[in-house]
Amino acid sequence: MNLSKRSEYALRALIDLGLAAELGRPMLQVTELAAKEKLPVKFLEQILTQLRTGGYVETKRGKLGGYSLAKDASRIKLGAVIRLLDGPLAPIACVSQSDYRRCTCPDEAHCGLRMLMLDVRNAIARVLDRTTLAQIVEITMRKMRRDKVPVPFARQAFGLSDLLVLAQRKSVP
Amino acid sequence: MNLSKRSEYALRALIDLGLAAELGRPMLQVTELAAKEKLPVKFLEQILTQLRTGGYVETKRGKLGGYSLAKDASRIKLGAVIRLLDGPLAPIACVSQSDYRRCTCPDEAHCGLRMLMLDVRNAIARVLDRTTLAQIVEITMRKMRRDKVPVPFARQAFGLSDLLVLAQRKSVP
DNA sequence: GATAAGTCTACTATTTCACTAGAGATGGCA
DNA sequence: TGCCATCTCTAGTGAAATAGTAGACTTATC
Repeated sequence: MNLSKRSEYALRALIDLGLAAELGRPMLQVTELAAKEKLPVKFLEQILTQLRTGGYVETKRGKLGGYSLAKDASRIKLGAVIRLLDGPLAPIACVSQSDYRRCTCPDEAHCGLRMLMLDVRNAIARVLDRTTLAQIVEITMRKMRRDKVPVPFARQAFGLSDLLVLAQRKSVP
Repeated sequence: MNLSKRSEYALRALIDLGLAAELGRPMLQVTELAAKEKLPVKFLEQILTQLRTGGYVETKRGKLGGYSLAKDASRIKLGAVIRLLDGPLAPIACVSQSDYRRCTCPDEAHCGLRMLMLDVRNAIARVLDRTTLAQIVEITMRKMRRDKVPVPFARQAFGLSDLLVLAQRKSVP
């Protein structure tokens, strides 16, 4: 019932991206993400590229480039992200909704294992297909603020450029 | 989020053993189990040995030997079986109840990924730690009878020895 | 055009998985 | 007692997945 490192890192990166976006820093570089989460840079790059092809992040190349969320965090379902990277959520293929495969048992309709695993699959999917990146980001920020923990990617001081960014964000919600 | 073949075969074998016991055949041989589920015999043997050391099945060696459930099916929790064979149910180690390990994130209390995966772990455990082998066996049998599907391990005809077995089972419930 | 970013493709070490093989122990029965 | 069917223990193995590394290439900014 393992989540791969691939998916784990992908989710961490997305959460960071969401957090940063909330705090007025919509774009982050791989090196920043890798440093924050202590992940191998090149591996994370691969994962981010995969997230791009999946439509979850956008990239800007060249100097001042980086990664940002390609769509609103409230429209990113975590289950879909895991499916993209790890394949089906289902513990066995014969109860997968997204990638069903027949198993070896002679009679699926009367297979006890299948009934059980269908319950498990549904339990997993109920969590992962309902919670959005936005929810995770919001809960994380709330907890950090409540516990007075320094929020990552937040700028210490505000300069003119920050104010301009904030103004823009407000005018285009 | 995969269930290993090991666990899959273990659960199939336990379900068969439970089914057979319900039908008055408390003991089955590896070859029978392997034939019914079309599993490799030697691999299944290893798994059954593991189930024995875990206290789920009992064995009898020699001629007329075989495997039987070591305790009442209603006392066998499927989650515990999977933990024995595959390790923790949790998708990542830092949310495991049975085998917790710290992960790389600097602050677990404010880790969004962890909150999410804790929900997933709990969803999985809620299913697997609550349902017993007896429940699966019962549902399977009910469905088979309802749909008039021949129940496995049921004897075609009754002879004297069968009646004696049934009589014994009734007198010692 | 130098530099700093992401992109693409290939490679690789390690581990896990799903078995296979075979000698050994044990129990029932003739 | 000896035979044979059964479980047991230990070792080995091929394939696949996992978790990266490496490096040449493209693109954008200054």
